Amino acid sequence: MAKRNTKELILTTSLELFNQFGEPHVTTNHIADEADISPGNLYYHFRSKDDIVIELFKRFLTRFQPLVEISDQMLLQAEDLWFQLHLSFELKGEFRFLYRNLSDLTARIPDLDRAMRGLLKRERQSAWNSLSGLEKAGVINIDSRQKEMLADSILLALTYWIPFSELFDPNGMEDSSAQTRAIARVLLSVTPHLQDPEKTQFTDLAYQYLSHPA
Amino acid sequence: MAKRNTKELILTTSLELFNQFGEPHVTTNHIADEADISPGNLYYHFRSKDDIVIELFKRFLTRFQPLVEISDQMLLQAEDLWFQLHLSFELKGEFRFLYRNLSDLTARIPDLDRAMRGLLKRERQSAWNSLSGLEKAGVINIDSRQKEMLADSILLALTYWIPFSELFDPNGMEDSSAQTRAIARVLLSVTPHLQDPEKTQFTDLAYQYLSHPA
DNA sequence: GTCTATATCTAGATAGAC
DNA sequence: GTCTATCTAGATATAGAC
Repeated sequence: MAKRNTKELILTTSLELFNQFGEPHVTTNHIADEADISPGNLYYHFRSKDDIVIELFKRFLTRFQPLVEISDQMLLQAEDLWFQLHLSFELKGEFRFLYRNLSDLTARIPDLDRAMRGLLKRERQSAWNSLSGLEKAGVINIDSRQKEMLADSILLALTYWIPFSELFDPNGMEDSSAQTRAIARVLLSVTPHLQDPEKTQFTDLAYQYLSHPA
Repeated sequence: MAKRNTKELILTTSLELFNQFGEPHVTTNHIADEADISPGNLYYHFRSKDDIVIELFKRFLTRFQPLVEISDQMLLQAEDLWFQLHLSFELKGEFRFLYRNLSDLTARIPDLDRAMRGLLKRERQSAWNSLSGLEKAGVINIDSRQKEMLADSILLALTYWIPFSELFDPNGMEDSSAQTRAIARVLLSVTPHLQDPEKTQFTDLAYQYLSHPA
């Protein structure tokens, strides 16, 4: 019991510090200090700093996995799409340090690189599936190349909205406006391809949340 | 003359290494070694490693500046837009290390942070101007909120296409296909808002380049 | 499991001769 | 301007007592 507590403590402390200061600027001493344990104790529970990052990533992955298992029949309503994006963005925000230094982390940690690439692949697939669903429902009108490029655009926005938002408002991830704007951007990248009445529905929903963030 | 040569040598060597290995993984010793000079000599020409980064960024900025001075009357033809994007993406590719570790660099180097934020602001403005131009020409049909969100989406793509491309193909910045796809993504995010015949013109151009990269 | 003390290593940066 | 030699700081990680 006590065993688990310290390990958890290290993880939650690390996550907080990584998110706040950026993973490269947080040292193991810093973590130990903040968690009120000794550096030696930290290394009793984790082999290395990278190990902490990997463990945090695993936690993220476990919770994120269900959110990217999207068939082509799940997200046909604007509200469903919004809600799914909301859940996924919320979770990414909780682990935002991962997305702030993505290139660096993947370059440094091969395990993370593999896992992240797999995740991105599945995320792209789920974006593609969502578009397919709208297509089958006769709601969207789009040729296959455009569909692929759109899925890529969505994936890009899904992957980099966090550092992008922080560029303009470094501490802005605390409130939810950055998140809301990011979701709206994704939705509004799809709406131009839609037919009415769905086009208006999706657009209005995006505007509604932009005005009154959930 | 000899003075200038060594300084330039350090800069070009640094740029190459930064682009290849990522700025955080390149040490000053590494640079000196590759440039066949001593570490001490490097520090005769530059106060610090950050100084090298800043100088490289200045060079980038000097060349990039003209490319973001875009009025609302400049880019009305698909070819013009494509060409402008091509020049700008090409240059960013030359200095891609800046865009790979953006969050880190701006967090570490206040001067770079300020300059980069200014640049992004102007880039967003120029995206907005381009859309305004199309609007005045009666080619695009878009309300003002959607226009703002679209400008943001474009800016996001303009800023993160490099690390995004590298996620899928780590050494893929050598050939131009990543760049071509990135430009096509931007163009194709605008086309759904266009009226024919421009809609078809823009779309066809994007597809054409995707099939036969310039 | 936890601590203190310390080893190791590396990177950035400086001093002083030539 | 350039070199060799070296300093310093800070970070990861380990050893060994409790």
